[in-house]
Amino acid sequence: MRYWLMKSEPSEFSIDDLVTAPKKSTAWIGVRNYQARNFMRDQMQLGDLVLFYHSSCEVPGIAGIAEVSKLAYPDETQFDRKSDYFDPKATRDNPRWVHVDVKLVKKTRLVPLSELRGYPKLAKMQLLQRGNRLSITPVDPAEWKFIEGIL
DNA sequence: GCCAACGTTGGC
DNA sequence: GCCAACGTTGGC
Repeated sequence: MRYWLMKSEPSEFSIDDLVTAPKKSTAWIGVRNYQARNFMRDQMQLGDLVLFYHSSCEVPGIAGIAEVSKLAYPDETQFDRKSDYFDPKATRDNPRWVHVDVKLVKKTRLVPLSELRGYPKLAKMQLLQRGNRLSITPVDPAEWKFIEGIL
């Protein structure tokens, strides 16, 4: 059982979209970064908990909690020529991109990035490290516990 | 819109 | 395998 943080641009898919989604679940399609893919493919287990993070928006920050509801499987958009996520090097026999599904646990208050930066206990959080761009990062259990406490 | 930081690509 | 050029991310 692990903890994760997953970024989404709310203009693409927000916590409210997850709240209103069928079965309150969504396929986490569109990841095109190997490290992030490998986390999903190799490490995510059913029931792993996820901080749902809003990025590239007015107030970036944690917006809710979700859980992994389906193990990694091929991302259909890599085969779709019309998709922004199309990858000409991917084949059905040898898919390059996979993703998990996540399901809402709860929407929380929006915890801004600026607030997170103020907590010494989170100083080592991967999200807060300089230059971090990775859209999926592991969250330390102690960090998770602390964040739960401030929601 | 700017730009720092990072990842990927491709020539050699 | 190196590394310059380029593209992307994401906070501000």
